[in-house]
Amino acid sequence: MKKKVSLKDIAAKVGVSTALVSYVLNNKKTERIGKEIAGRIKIAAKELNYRTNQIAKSLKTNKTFTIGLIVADISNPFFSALARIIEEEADKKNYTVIFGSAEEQAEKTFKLINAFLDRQVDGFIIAPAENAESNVNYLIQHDVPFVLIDRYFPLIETNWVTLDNYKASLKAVEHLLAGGNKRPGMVTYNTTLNNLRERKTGYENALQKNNIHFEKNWCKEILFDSNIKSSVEKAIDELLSLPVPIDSILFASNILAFHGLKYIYSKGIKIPGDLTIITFDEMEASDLFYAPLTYLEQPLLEMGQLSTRILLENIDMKKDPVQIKLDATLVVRKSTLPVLVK
Amino acid sequence: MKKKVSLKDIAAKVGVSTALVSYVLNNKKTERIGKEIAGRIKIAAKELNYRTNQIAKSLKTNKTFTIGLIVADISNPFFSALARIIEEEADKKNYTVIFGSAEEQAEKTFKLINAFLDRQVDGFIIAPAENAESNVNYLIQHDVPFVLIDRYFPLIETNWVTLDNYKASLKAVEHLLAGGNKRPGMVTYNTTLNNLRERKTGYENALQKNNIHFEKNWCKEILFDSNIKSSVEKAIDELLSLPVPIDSILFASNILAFHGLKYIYSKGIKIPGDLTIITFDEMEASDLFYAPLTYLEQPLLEMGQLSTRILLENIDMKKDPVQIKLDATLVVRKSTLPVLVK
DNA sequence: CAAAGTTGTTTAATCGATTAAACACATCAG
DNA sequence: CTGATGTGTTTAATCGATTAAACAACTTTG
Repeated sequence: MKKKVSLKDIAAKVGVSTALVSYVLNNKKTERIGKEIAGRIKIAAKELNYRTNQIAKSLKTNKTFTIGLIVADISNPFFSALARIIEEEADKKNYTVIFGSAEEQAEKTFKLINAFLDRQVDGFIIAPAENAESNVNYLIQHDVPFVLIDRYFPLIETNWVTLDNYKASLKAVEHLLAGGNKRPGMVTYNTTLNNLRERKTGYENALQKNNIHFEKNWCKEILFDSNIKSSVEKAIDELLSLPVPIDSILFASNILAFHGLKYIYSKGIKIPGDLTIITFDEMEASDLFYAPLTYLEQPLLEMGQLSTRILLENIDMKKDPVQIKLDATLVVRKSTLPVLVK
Repeated sequence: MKKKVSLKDIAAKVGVSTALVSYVLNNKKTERIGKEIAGRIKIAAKELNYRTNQIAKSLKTNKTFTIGLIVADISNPFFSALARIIEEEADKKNYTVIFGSAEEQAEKTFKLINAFLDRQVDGFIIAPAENAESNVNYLIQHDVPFVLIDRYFPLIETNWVTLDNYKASLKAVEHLLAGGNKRPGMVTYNTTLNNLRERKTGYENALQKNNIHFEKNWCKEILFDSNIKSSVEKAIDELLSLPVPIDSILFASNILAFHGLKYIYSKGIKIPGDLTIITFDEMEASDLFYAPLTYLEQPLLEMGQLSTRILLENIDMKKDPVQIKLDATLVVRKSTLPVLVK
């Protein structure tokens, strides 16, 4: 790679010290610096095509203008959409984003955190994996600015931005009930991640509130690392073969809904005629389906922008932890349209 | 942020010079260094939880172990899947990836290139936008290692990894013809990007080869920055209202196919009964559709890994340009099943 | 036993910036 | 005329590593 132009080169060309060049190019001490020479320095810098070496600057200033983004999987549409928003928002403030996929593993998260810290990132945005409490505490102990996104740990007091999953689930189930459904089931993941736990709690409380006797086997939990497809199929089979089968399903994620729908469709079951469906996360895919799905839309833009802004503010100056729950939007489409005869 | 432990701290604790600490921790000059003291240094480093400051190291060694990834839009599934693969592959060699979305604009690409160069990235992987030749030449002039991915410029001799789009299109059209179709149409973008031009050329040549008279209005080009949805709908309308309408369509991308399918379905046209469909890029979404789409699958893993490896090799030592065209896999599914009565 | 070679460690320059402090010179007030 | 003030610029330390070269203390060797 070609050797780059440094302050020294400009200084030599103009015949001044590097200090002066630095002051001029950074617009510091402007009141003291000679106008004529400042002009010559600026011209020389342009002529030589000077660009400041951020590495050198970072070493001296102890600031890299870089943030680390750690998500489970950057190729997951939910996270890649967030990544784009975060990068855009960071870019506005001249920050750069480095990223890594933690694959839902606390250990990999730890590895990434350290690799990024070695690179002196100014802070982190993290979608923490299950059991990643220790990672979060590690950051707190080292006084590193960070914001959790999508998920958080109730017992750890820190910044986070997440969906109000409880409320969203409640809203979804009440929508199902309002549509005349009497026995809503749920398909979710078996995990301690609080965002998913809250989706389940929301579901249960909605039933309670509406005086519907909750049957434990109305709610199926899929193991995270199982074969999702076959687990979902099994779950659906079970839900539909209950003595009194459920009449509607809330899916806790688009991936679950995807496999579920595929299977339901393959069995010739009609939506919303035979079964009413609602899911978390947008599912554009379902638009091709004969029944576009009603879904809980996450405010990704807000989520990404807020978390970035909170992080950057904390980088500038330590603040009290901010905790934000955003509301999902219920987008009603064909899959939950009340059917006249039921 | 807490002050970090430096070589100096270890040196002070053990009572030696920082040079010695550096040698020990980097396993250099091992033959000269006292075993006992080396042990004490290692222990002290562990006790103090030392981690090397990559910024300082980079300044001295002129190497950041960072690569810049510039794509049109990181939230586009094609690119986010690539991003994940690239990050994984880079991580294996201890490289970190910083990324930016250029939004198909050469100007934004230039901005990102410079921002990343300021950060002293060791090299780039870029999916160049239309008219980004100047950016590519800029990199060549500055002798910066880089690899183009997905797209390239025929007149610029440099590293690239892309799909063999010509061959893929050819394969697709011949598959259509083999299935008994007589008048294949195409929906693509109006762009000078060579990957899409080649898809069109492949389509045209396939027709020529098979002695099918090619009608200009069998191929519809959608403007990049138009309202994709309505443009696609208009294109489909035109293709189907020709004096002798086309009997099959090759879509040049999943986005085009998505909008196309939606519209075709809304008009009650049966696939593959009334119309045969094939598309570039996987379209998992279509699995929910009554006719899973036949598609040309891009070897993303190979593409991402190869481009990363080529880049890293070039970073280590300048090599002659490598140019790779990978084959697409034709995944035959329901949308192109020959229909008996036609 | 002196010169040469080994071994173990330190010195000091360097990467490319930033920035407090020093310096040289001009101007002004008393 | 002199000390104080102001103006324009340079000096030099610093950030945290790396690394060639120097050095000191031993050990060989002829």
